[in-house]
Parts: sequence; C-alpha cells; structure tokens
Amino acid sequence: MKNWDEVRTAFQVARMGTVSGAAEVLGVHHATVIRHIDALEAQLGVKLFQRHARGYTATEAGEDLLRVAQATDDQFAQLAGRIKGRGADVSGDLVVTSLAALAQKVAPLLAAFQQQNKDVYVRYLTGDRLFRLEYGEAHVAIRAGVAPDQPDNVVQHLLDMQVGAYASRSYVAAYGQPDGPEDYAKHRFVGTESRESRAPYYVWLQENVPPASVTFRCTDPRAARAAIEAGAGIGFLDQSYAGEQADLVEIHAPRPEWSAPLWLVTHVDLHRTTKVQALLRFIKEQTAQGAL
Amino acid sequence: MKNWDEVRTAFQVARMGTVSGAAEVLGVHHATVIRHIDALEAQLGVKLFQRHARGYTATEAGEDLLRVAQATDDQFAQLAGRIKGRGADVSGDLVVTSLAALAQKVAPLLAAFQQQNKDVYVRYLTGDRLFRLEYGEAHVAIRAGVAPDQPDNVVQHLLDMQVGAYASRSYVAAYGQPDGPEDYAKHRFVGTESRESRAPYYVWLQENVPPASVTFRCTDPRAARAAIEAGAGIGFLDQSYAGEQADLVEIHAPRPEWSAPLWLVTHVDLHRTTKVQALLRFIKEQTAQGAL
DNA sequence: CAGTAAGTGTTCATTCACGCACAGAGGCAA
DNA sequence: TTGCCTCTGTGCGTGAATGAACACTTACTG
Repeated sequence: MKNWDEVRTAFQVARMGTVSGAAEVLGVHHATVIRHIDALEAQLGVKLFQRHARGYTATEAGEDLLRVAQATDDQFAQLAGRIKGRGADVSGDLVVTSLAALAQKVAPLLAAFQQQNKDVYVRYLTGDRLFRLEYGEAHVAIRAGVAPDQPDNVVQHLLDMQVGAYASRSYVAAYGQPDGPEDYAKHRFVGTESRESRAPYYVWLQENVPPASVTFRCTDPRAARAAIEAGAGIGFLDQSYAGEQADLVEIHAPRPEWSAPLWLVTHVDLHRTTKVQALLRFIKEQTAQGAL
Repeated sequence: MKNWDEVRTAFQVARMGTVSGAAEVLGVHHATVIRHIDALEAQLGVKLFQRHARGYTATEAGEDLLRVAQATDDQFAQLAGRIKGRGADVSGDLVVTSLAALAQKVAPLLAAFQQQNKDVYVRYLTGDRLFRLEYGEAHVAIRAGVAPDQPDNVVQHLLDMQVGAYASRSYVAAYGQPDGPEDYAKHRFVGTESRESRAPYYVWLQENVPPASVTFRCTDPRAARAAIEAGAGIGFLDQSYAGEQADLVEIHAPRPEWSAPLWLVTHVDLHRTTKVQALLRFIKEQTAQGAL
C-alpha cells in the first residue's frame, strides 16, 4: 500500500460508483482515475471493482477499502480543521525560555497571560543551557545582551534594563560609599569570571576599577546577586529589582552606557502564529506599563 | 487535505526526523520530500516542521499529523493484508444465481458446499429478472440455453440436461399416448409463448406438432411444469426431475437433439479468485457424480 | 426505433513533478 | 582551527503521469 493517492482515487470511485464522477470530485481527468485503479489492483493482485458500461461497482475488497478510506478521509478532514484552526486560536502548549535571572519578572507575566488565555498550557524553561528556538525547544525566548543574529530568528527589542551599582547595607556599614572613581581602589567589587564578557557594565568595570578591587567573580548572575546581597562588594543589578530590596543601597544610579538590552526572540516559522503574536503583544503591553 | 501522498511524506519526515531519512524510506529523492512538505504547509497555512541543519522537528501541528498519519498507515497495512489474503481463502459472501427452475437441484448443492466451507455465507438468488454478473450482482451464475456471449463472462459448459416429453397420469388416462407423429394432431401440448424460443425442444415442437395442438403456452418454465403436472398436455421436462415424479408418464425418452446445455458463468474479474474456483470445482465434481 | 446522454477505455501530445548535481550550513573529531 | 560528514535547499533537464480527443457501449426517452 505504497501510494496513498491511488487509495484516495479508489475511495472516490467506490463512493461515486462511476469513474467519471470520481474524476470530477477529484478534479482530474477520468483517464487518470482509470490508471490509478488499474495500478492499485495490479499492486494488490485483486480486483477492487467490476467494470461495466454504467460504472464501477465495488467488490468485497473494494467495499473494504471504501470503509477504511472513508475513515481516513474523515480523520484527515478533522486533522486539517485542527491544524488550520490552531493557527487562529490561542491554545495548546506555549513554551517560553529566558535567562534564569529574569524568572522573577517573567513568571508573573506568563501567569497573567495564562489567566487571560485559559486554553494555553504555559511551559517556562530556564536552565543552565541555552534552549534553542531553531530546534523547536521553545516558541519564544527572552534574551539579554547583544542582539541574537541567528538567521531564522525574529528579534524584537523589548526594553533596556536600567542597571545601577548596588551594595548591601552590611557592606556600606563596613566600607562606606565611594565618593568618586578615586575611591574604587579602596572598595570591593563583584564582577564576572569571564574576561571577555560583553555586558556593558562589566566592560565599564574592567576599564574603571583596578582588578585588585574585584574580589569576587562568578559566572552566574544569580550568584552575583546573592554575593552582593551577602555583602561581598559593589555589583551591578537591575534597578527595578534592586529598588525593591530594602537591604540594598544604590551606589551609582543607572547610567545609559550600562543599560542592557532585552530581546524578544521567536523562530521565524512560529512568529506569525496568532498564539505567539498574542504573547508577544501581551509582553510588550505589560512592559510598557512597567511590569519589567 | 487534497493530496494524501503529501501527508504520507510528511508522516515519514515526522517519524524519521530528517528529510533525507524520509526520502530513503519513501524511495524518492530528498528534493521531492522538501517540495511535498512545502506544498502541504502552504496548503494548510501552518508550519508543520521547524527546519534546521540537523533535520526537521515537528511542531504541534506536525505531531498531530504524525499521530493521525500513523493510524492511517496502520489501517492501510491491515487493509492491504486483508485484501491480499482475501484472494487466498474461501470466506465471505458467495452469491450464486440461476433460473428458478434449477433451484431444487442447486440449493442442496450449495448447502453441501457451505458445509464444507464454514466461512462462506451463501446467497442464492433466483428471481424473475436475470441477475447480472457484470454489475456485481453475483459471483457465479448457472445459465441454460445458448452459451452466453457477454465479453466479460467466463463460460464453462456444465452438462447437457436430458429433456424428455412427459405428461401427467391424468392426461394419459384421458388422451392416451401418441404412437407416432401422426397422432400429434389428436393430442395437446404445452409449449412456449415466445415464438422465437431458442430451446431445441421447442424448435422441435414448432416443426413437428401442428400449432393447433399446442393448447397451452406460457413463458415461465415453472408454469409449464405446473401445467404439465395438472394434465394440460404433453410437455418437456428435465429427465432427472420428471423421473422422480410418480405422477408423470414418459411420452418420449430424452433425445440428443432436445438436450439443453447448462453453463457455469462467472465474471472475468472474479473467475480467478480461489473462492469462486472452489465453488466451480465443487459443482463440477458433484455434477460428474450425478447430483444434477 | 432513432436519438441522446452518460460512461468506459485507448491513443497521443504535453506538462508537471521528479531525480540529478551542486552549493551552503552546521556539527563533530582530530 | 581544519577537514570531513551529514543534512538542507535550489536550478535544470528529463520522463512519467496527466489531460485532451475520439471510439465504443449501454441505458433511457419521446
């Protein structure tokens, strides 16, 4: 049963009872229908129809085929309906990934989106490794830093995270606050382990603070945050987060050159779907209202 | 969902995960697979797969299609197995038709065949109208008279019915028996209504008996038999039937020129099937043993 | 009974889908 | 990094599947 189109042709012949009728339904020439039937019968080694001048009547084998193909036709029709409809409504899985550092902001946002769209099942992936859109691992990613340049990704600028320098109250109690760059040598800073970090505030750190003063380095932003809060030194944090923490003191207010862009990234194949569009619109609306 | 072959292609891609793998399974070039997928997605307006250098991964729509097409593939495989196997075993409906006049002989034969082949459902059609093989109304027909010359029919000679002239005892009591052709004018005969009947004994009747002596004419052989048994006159009957009837007297023993051939007829499309062949063989065996 | 309409089936020209070949893009191992 | 392998993707030429036309058969109808 190698050729499904021939089965479909035979199905219509069995339904219509004539080659001509089937040809009309199928939108092909009746000669094609005859050839399909002949090929299928030759393949199976059994006559599916008895031919006569008034049309084709199905043999037992033909009626068996009719039943199976009818079920198949129904299944395919339902499938087509589901697939076409899927693009039009907001339902099914919705997989979002982002840096773990953004989880505190993103999770409530996604929860609110799910409240508005009861049919979606939100799956929010944060992990050590990068989840890749091009492998179908997620519908939408929220990325930070330099704009992703993958060819198949649709990248939209979401906002610039306002990054300031903060330290814990315990640190300030012990070391005070620097009055200016000349004091940096007497202070302790939390930096990144990777020398070639692209984050603009770490570039600034490398250029303006003596390496000897960077007494705590780590790779994970969450670790950096925990270190700052534990009094390890002065470090860089998102203003909208740090501003809410009573234990943190603002050493330097956010500067434009420190700001880190956030990107909304989707795979081009999924970007046009209404489900993804709905989420993107929702995120951008909420962001405009200061949710991030 | 117009093109079932494209669904099959998409199914294999979803199963294999790569275009190349699907192409190998399907026995086509991978370019063909790509074209099928593109066409199907364009038709549905939804991406079924996300493309990347390592292969294709199914989207939700693609996985939905995978499930449905998997079921279809299973169904078709089962169907092919049933259809191919159907030719090899003797089961299912077996439709036989004949003249009603032969029912008394044929019915026990078919009953015996059913006893030997428990899986067949015998349907024995006798009726006023001729059941037509070319319309799929019956698998096998038993026909009398001139050999059917329908092009799609396979005709086999079964036997020659030995036909004699008989009359009821009541008729003989009233009219006696003719000693020779010269007495025919004083007797009564049961003939056929249709002047151009091809039955050889009716041809003989027309040539050897004065029309005035044919006092009872009818079309149906059963009516003729009833008329003869009721004493309407001398008529022609199958020897094997008339010999068993105590009430009938043999006026003339069967003559070779009266004998009516019986034909086993099948449609060419069904003739080769083992089921039909089994019945044909059975009938011929039984006939050779004198069952008819 | 002629005429019409519908349907099958075959031959021939055409075109569309297929296979081929090559380019490009990742991934993997040395 | 470099080379190699696998897989996708695309332009091009060819052949198989398709459509058009015609012949033939059968049923229906006035």
